[in-house]
Amino acid sequence: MDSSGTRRQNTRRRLFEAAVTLIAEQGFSSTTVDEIAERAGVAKGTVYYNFASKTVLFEELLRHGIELLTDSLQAAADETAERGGSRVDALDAMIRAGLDFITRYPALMQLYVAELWRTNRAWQSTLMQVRQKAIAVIESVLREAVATGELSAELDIPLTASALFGMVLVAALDWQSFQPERSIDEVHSALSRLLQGRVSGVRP
Amino acid sequence: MDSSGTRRQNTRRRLFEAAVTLIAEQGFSSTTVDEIAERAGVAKGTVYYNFASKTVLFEELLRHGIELLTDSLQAAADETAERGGSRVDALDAMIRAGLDFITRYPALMQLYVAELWRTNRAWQSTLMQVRQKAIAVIESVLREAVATGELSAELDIPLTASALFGMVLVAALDWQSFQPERSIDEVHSALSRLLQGRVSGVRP
DNA sequence: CTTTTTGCACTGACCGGTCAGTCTAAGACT
DNA sequence: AGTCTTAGACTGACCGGTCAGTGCAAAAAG
Repeated sequence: MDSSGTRRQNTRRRLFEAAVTLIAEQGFSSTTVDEIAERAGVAKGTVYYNFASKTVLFEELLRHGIELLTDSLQAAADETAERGGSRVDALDAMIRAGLDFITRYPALMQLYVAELWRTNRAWQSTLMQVRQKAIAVIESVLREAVATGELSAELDIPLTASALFGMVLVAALDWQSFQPERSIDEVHSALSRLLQGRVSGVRP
Repeated sequence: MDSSGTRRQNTRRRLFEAAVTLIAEQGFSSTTVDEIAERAGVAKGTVYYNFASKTVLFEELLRHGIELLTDSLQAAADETAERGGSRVDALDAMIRAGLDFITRYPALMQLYVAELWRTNRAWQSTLMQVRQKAIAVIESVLREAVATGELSAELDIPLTASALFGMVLVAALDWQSFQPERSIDEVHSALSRLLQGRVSGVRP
């Protein structure tokens, strides 16, 4: 059977899964270690056997989770490039990838937004690194698009990247929370339209 | 400053001010009532004389705060209309108003984002009402713009409204936290450009 | 005189973290 | 084979501290 190495890995994974939903629902401080342990089906001591503290558990969770997002955005951009799509197509593909990601891991993104702009918290620097990695993927696509002349050279790359990220994030979270009856295609096309300026009355 | 209003109103205001920054920094659960009272320069008993509980204090704070935002967005839209501007101009003015608001009350918006998409929390319904009021202001401008033909009839109004709101919110919070050296005009014009589709290489 | 605020001691539930001990499977020794 | 040892993973009762909320008498404000 699975030897000790795998067993531990498995326990850690279950603790992550338990923690991410609980913390997304209730916030870090009002989620108790007992709750996390219970939902993961392990004893409280096991949490501390696997992680130095509640905070460390949370930090590792964040790091692991956002790595998944970054990889997924990067993959979307790369695939578009391989298919010979434009850089604007790549942005569109990344919007889609972002929406897919939030559909799969809603709790993770929920918790990310809830913590990102707080100050004086232990995991502040972890979050900043993590944010920078995600935004950097968007920025590099924007930069390429400006280089190839697809987008205006006037573009403020860092600001636009963070605005795009925010637009997708909030729209997706709102979609999940308040209009879950919409399809992902509806959300995607609303965002695409916004991005491509068709909002401003240019009829197709 | 003015000591307008009754004595009681004054202490309530000071409690709001103390609570909003503390909770934005630390979150609701890890902010103690003693801290709030101390920062407001008031005895702990006074907190409970004025508010039924910590939760109620927070709820009233949210309600009061977002009312300010809604009023400010509405005012921006109305002023544009009075000046005879288009509905797209009104959207632009609302973006500006949103940025101004976040500049003035960063903690409030910080805390709003942190709590909005949580579930199972006492103030969930308060937040939903509050969100609906703010989004409704944007939606009504979008609706008018569609009616006058300024914007495409294909526009998905609720989704676009929440995407716009999110775009401004996240861009502004990122601006404050990570790029405070930028001027409000830079942020504003980056967002305007995004909205008016000039991202896609179309020069004005 | 009424409303509001103060100061402060107190309670009881709750929670992060600890620790001595249990379980199990894989050797090691006889 | 049977018995003993070791190491890693896990357990849960327990401890010490924290904090929302209470109670109340006395002072301040209006």
